[in-house]
Amino acid sequence: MRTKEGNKEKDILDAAIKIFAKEGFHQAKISQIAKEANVATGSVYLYFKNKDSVLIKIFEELWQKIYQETKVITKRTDIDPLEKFENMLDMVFDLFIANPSLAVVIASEEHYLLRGKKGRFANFYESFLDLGEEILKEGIKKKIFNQNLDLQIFRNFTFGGLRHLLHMWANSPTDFSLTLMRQNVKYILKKGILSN
Amino acid sequence: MRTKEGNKEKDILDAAIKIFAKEGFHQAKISQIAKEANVATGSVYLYFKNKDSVLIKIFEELWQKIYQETKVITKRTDIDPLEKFENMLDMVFDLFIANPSLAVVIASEEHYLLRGKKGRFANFYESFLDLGEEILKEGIKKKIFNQNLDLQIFRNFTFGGLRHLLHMWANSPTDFSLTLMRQNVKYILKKGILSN
DNA sequence: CTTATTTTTGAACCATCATTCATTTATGGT
DNA sequence: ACCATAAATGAATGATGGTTCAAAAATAAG
Repeated sequence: MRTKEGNKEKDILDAAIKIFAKEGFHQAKISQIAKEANVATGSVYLYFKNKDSVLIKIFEELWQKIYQETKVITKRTDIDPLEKFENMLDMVFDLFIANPSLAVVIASEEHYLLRGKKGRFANFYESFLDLGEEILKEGIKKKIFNQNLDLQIFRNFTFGGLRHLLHMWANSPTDFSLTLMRQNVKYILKKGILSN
Repeated sequence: MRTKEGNKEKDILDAAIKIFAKEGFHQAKISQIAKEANVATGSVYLYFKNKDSVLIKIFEELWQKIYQETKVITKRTDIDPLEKFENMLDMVFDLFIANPSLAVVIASEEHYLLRGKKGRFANFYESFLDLGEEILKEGIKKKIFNQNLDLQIFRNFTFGGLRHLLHMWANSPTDFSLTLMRQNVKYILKKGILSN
């Protein structure tokens, strides 16, 4: 018998994030990822069905994490909807700050994944969006947020804006101060959703 | 001698926009585009150097158009910066509304093009962003817009948000009323940038 | 140490298109 | 009509890179 050494699946995923970020999914080569992960090309196929499913796994793990953390925030009763909303933004920011390459991959390849309905990942993603919507609804109910806000539109606009900013930042961290970015986004959005 | 009949270059570009939107750039096949354009596969290479340059041409033409229209708006002296800003938003909205497939292509493939610096298209794109920035600067100077606004951040956030919304809309026009979308975006942004 | 079993390897395979080019077709001038 | 030239064709070519798999290596059990 022989047992698996180390955590090759994680090594491959980490390498894939790095390479996908640098080359883009379609330009990235499996052999390149394998090299970065210090495994043989064929080994990738011991852990993943094919190239697509490597990307899908990256998305799944991220959105699951975001979803779970958002769930905790949503349930809190000690803070108001605005604070929940800010916490959520902070959480997402922090996550991508901790892993810029991941930010690039998510920002760049989401379209491809959503297009092909390859997205079992879509479960957590949709759930996360729903939680965000819940927070906004609560705020509207409590008259903290603007009554005319269309939730679908707001959430999509915000999401797209954030994604693009993170992508810019991840590609040239020096051009943007993330702190300033966070401040500005919060400011723009708050002034846009507050009723007074 | 023989002269070119019709406008095959335009036929190919239109077909490409349609196919790129439906399949995504990397999945789209030249033969498929040729078929859609009613030309032979090889004919595509009479008008374009390669697959990439078809995509680049699509971007070039769009951003040139947007840039030129923005330039007209910028120069006007009869309206204030806020109105200029709104006009600019309207213009971009109108353009994509008139051609949803184009919206999808732009939204989906921009990352790919920007990554590879394949972007001679970037000239008009950058110029457009600069014009937008000019409008904002003017508004800040005239104390119509918030003094603490970071232009880079604001423009990137707005751009990303709009792009994502248009992409959603282009993929399922029935889920979103564009009119409502336009209203909401203007509202969110205005409340975010107005100083009072 | 030997054997059985599982993991790992990486070179070879092969499907997929982008691209080419020899051939055909159309046009305009004479 | 005929020729010269340019435009158009689409089957053949060739490169690329995802995927496979026979062989090798590592480990545990006896």
